Amino acid sequence: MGTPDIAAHCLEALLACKQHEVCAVYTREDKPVGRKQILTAPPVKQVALASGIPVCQPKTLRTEDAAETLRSFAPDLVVVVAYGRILPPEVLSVPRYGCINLHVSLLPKYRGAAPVQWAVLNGDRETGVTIMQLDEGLDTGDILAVEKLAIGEEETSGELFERVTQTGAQLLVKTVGDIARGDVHPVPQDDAQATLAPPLTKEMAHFDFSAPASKLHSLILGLNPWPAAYFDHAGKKVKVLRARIAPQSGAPGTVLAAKPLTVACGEGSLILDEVVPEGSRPMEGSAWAAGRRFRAGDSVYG
RNA sequence: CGCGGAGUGGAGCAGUCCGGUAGCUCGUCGGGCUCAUAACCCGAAGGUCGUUGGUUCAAAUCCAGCCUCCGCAA
Repeated sequence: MGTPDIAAHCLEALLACKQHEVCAVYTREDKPVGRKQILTAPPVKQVALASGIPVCQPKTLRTEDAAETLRSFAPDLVVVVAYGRILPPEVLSVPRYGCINLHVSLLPKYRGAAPVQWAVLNGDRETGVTIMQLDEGLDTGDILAVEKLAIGEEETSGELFERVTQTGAQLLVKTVGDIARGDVHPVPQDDAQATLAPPLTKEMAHFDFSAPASKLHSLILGLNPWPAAYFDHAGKKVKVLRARIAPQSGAPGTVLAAKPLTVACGEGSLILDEVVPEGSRPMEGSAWAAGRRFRAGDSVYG
């Protein structure tokens, strides 16, 4: 059971190892995507269809019908990766080995929808992937396997997500094999150490330069690629996709240099490497500065 | 037919309303200055103005269609 790219990769990995039979794939309903609102199948469904695996897209799992359908597949194990729903007890109890879940954080840290992004937002140097036994809570089940990953200084959420996807898929395949051999040792989570990683919102993405450069740096990397941190310039948004911390300082919001585009923050300054002005495409910060004819001392706000 | 912005030398923009010899910031190349430089000074190259058609003596500019990119909303 799963929906986005990471789930598709896990499904592919499970199929590729040829050790297990995938009897069915559950995913969310197709939904309109993009500017044209084209009805699009979730990535997992596309992989499943290509492999001739039955696909179920129930509106909810909290009905007797849904549980009955699942029972009809007689699964030994249910693997959940970013399905986007909490499974009810009637479902959890169906498979002999229960349900397991891949979560892309070092549980019990960052339970919830956006663990990778929050690790980057908080400037963490380390994250990881966890395989756990699902229970009725939100990412609260016993831990079956863990693998750690270092977070790069300039790594964005999007980049980290790709690495975590690879690592997670591998660990998942290994763990499923371990379960089949009865070689797993569940470890309860320490709830006292738990933190939450709620979904990101667009409201989080707006910033000005009054905060310390290090904070803004983490914000920019953490919100890339979505929703992308932005500031206001002459009544329009300017997204910042990538920035580095620089030592110079000045009044927050002041352009300290045009190439590379360096802007003073509350503490220190930021070099804006890649920006997206509203209505335009991604470009180098210095290119945007060239078009706006910024000179040292100008305000970035317009 | 959801709302809106944009396509102009290599990059980013101005010019379009009020048609009349292609402009700005940056980059590139050459030269100069300097112990030196990503700094500064001088000079040069580089553009069928997205595309098709229409109006006109004359279109980047006005009109119609088409292509592409992007922001918002979902």
